[in-house]
Amino acid sequence: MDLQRIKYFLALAEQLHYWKTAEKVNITQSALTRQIQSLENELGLQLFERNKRNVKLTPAGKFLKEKWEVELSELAYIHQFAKQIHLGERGIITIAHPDSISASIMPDILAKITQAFPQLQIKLVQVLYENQLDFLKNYKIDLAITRDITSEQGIKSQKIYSDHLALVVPLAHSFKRFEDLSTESLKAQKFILPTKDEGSSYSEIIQALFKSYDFVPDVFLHSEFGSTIIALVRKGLGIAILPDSYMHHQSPGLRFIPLPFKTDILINWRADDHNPVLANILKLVFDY
Amino acid sequence: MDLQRIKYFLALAEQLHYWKTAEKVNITQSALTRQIQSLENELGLQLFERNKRNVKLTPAGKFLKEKWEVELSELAYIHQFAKQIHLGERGIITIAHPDSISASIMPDILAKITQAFPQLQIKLVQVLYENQLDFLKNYKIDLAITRDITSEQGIKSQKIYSDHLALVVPLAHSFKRFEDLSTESLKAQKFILPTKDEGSSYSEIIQALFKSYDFVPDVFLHSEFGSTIIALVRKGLGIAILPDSYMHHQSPGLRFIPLPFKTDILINWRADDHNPVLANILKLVFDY
DNA sequence: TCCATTAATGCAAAATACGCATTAATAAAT
DNA sequence: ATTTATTAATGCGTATTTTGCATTAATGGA
Repeated sequence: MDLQRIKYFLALAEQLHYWKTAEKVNITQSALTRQIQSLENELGLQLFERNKRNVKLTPAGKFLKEKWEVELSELAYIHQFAKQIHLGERGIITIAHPDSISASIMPDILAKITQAFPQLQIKLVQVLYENQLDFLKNYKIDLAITRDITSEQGIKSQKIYSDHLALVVPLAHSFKRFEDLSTESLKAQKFILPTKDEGSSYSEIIQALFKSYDFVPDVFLHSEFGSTIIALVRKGLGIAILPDSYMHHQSPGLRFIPLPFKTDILINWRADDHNPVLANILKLVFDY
Repeated sequence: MDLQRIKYFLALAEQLHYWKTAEKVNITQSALTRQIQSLENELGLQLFERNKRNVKLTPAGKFLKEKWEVELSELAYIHQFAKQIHLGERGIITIAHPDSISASIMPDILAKITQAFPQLQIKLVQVLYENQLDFLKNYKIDLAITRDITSEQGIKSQKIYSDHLALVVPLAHSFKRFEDLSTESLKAQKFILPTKDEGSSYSEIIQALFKSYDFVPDVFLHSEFGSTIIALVRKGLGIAILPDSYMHHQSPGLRFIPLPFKTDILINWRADDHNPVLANILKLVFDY
């Protein structure tokens, strides 16, 4: 059944006049007549009662007019919706990101996305470092924002930001400025560090930092969660090294001493992901 | 847009394989390819991601598959429903009938209708005698069951039943049998009669009855409502003449004395009413 | 009775859909 | 690396469907 026929029917059901209706829908009266006839044949029921002079809806026709009107609007709405999905203006995208940037660049990125595509649904999830790529490959997430460079096949990456590492100490601590740091004074500190992940580029940078001062740190606790680390430092249990993105979190009682080491933030996605939503988001984020 | 195309799409979205799908829907693979292509063109979006080896739904395609499946079932249901209306198995019909038969033939008729067409909705209304034909002509009711013969143009009638008139008296009344009636004894009675409607065939029969006894009755009250009349008779305010259909009402304390006068019950409908529901009901009622 | 209006129909042209055969691309097998 | 099997796309001629034009038939109103 052709929807065009239903549209013709609805027009005629409104006008109840073949000539006027035919003109309105831009076909000839004979074409309209035959469209209605074949629609009636196809349905196996009569839509109009008509003599050579008058046109009137049958009860079944009246019923179909009401129902089909609703149905056509619904189909139009579905089409509209699908088009938005096609253009990447609508849909769901799941993003994993490290806690560290949840108060720095994430709000900016999210603001940009929701402004450009207000219909988009974004799902933010926290995923352990080690699971990120697996989740990405297994379609559990669509985007992973990481501090690690990956060379995994089928995953594409792009650097979108980089921030400095910072030494995080309580306000009362003797370290006030970068110049206060020395191999001797550092040796005396207890450190709280991110989970040591072999081969993780983020860990490597921290290791490089310690190597530059030529000492092995006294690490008494590892945690993957920055907010946990910060709480521990505030309690005076030790000092930490974190990306200075954490400065954007509200963290009274702490001092961030910037260090001359940078850590990159990368965005990762499936190379074969053709979801238009993804393309739009990537475009936005690259411009960032 | 042709619904057949959507059906092809849904089949392909299920199988994700052109050859198998083409076979399943009984067209060749080339035809299927082109149907999908033209559907995509028409919609202005891509439904499948495909290379020469694999077929996969795009996000928009996945969305449309889900939605269109629902929509097609809905359309099929609507078609089904419309067909029932066409066959007169479904719909609403409004019937006006006199109070007198609400306990006699109406229950039989209604039982017959609902048994034959369980999907049918019947609306029973009480309409004043004088308004019945107007309501019928103005599409406020579809069927009028009356005791009056009408010669109105555009209205068709058919006699479906006839019942006797009966004299209605309190049990204690001196009239016990038809033989107790005489001109003398009748003259002494106070009568409660239906509203005298000039030209009404029902009234005429009652007038004929009185004429046969050659006297003019002492009528102290007219009412159009049989149940009112019965209540008044029971209270001893007078005696009445009613169709013996009222015997079927539960009316303790009353005696019905059948009279040798008959009153017809007719069913009336618009001559130009082609509602299939009506045709079905008429067929049933005529067989009654 | 005649006239104006209006839906249906015959026919040819245009548009569309279809099937057959072939092509091009790609994954799996050797 | 090469071959083979599989599979979606495409060119082309044919069949089907739809359309417009002109005409017809029916009907209500003057």
